[in-house]
Amino acid sequence: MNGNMTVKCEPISEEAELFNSLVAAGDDGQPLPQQDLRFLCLYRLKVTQETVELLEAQKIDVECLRKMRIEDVDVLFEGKPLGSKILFREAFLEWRDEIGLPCQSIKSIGDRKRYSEPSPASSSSFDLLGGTPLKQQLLTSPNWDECLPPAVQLFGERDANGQRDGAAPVSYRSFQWPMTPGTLKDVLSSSPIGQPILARGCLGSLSKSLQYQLAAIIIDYHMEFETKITTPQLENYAYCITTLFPHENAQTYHIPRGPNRRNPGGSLYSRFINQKISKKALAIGSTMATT
DNA sequence: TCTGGCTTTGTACGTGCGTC
DNA sequence: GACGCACGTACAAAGCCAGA
Repeated sequence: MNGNMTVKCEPISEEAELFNSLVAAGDDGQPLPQQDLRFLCLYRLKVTQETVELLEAQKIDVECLRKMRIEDVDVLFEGKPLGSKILFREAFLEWRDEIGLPCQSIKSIGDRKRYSEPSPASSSSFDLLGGTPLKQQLLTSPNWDECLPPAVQLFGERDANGQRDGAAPVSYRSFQWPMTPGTLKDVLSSSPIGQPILARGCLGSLSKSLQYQLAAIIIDYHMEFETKITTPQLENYAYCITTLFPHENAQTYHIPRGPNRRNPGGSLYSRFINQKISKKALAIGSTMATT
């Protein structure tokens, strides 16, 4: 997800010990908030003293860092050297992933909110179970395994409790790679967007909008691990989908190249291309904003 | 040279929002 | 409520480029 540039910020053992001893050094046995921030920044994120001072000047403590959005990083480093910003951003994103609070942009939260809170006009895909609102059914009977093919039930590698809180953003990095039908099931059940897809997929073919959302989730998952996508990977995703959802047609998601088709087709490849374009535009935008 | 992946470009469609 | 506009997304195709 962070491209090829990975900032390794795991403390070596001596530093980890120092970190632990310093954190435990408060007068009342509890670390002071400002100390927390300094220790986190210097020994965990390994950013510069100037960056720590920048954070302190903005009254940002550890709690703020836990809630910080990626847009806030841009604001924080406005007018500052780009290098410090890059180092902080990469270490910050990695830290947030590790503590289970992956950093999101306000925009992406807005997008997901739009998906998970459909307007009445667009609620057709959420009201497919005999007139009962699907969202309500999800709350009352979320036992996906009961309606999945037996072969898929065997794949349950992960206890999904704790990933179904609905509000917490999903870090796909914690899932198995490469994807299997079981992984796909876990990914979907851990996501408020994926749960309606699982529920609907049990009963029959997915609506157009749910198919698009399914493709979006899979591509998000893919792009957390790799920036490129290959034909075998696309075929694997289509296989996972059709294994998990027997009512689905693989051609909806992946159409291989052929004599009459120069490029792959289907919603997966399409979504991948559009996501790459979006990310590129976002990168160009943030670069221009810092210059 | 061929193949596969990526970029760019264009079209179509759906949705949200403001205006009348 | 109808309409127009802006925007996002899906999809297809041409062309470019790197590696085998």
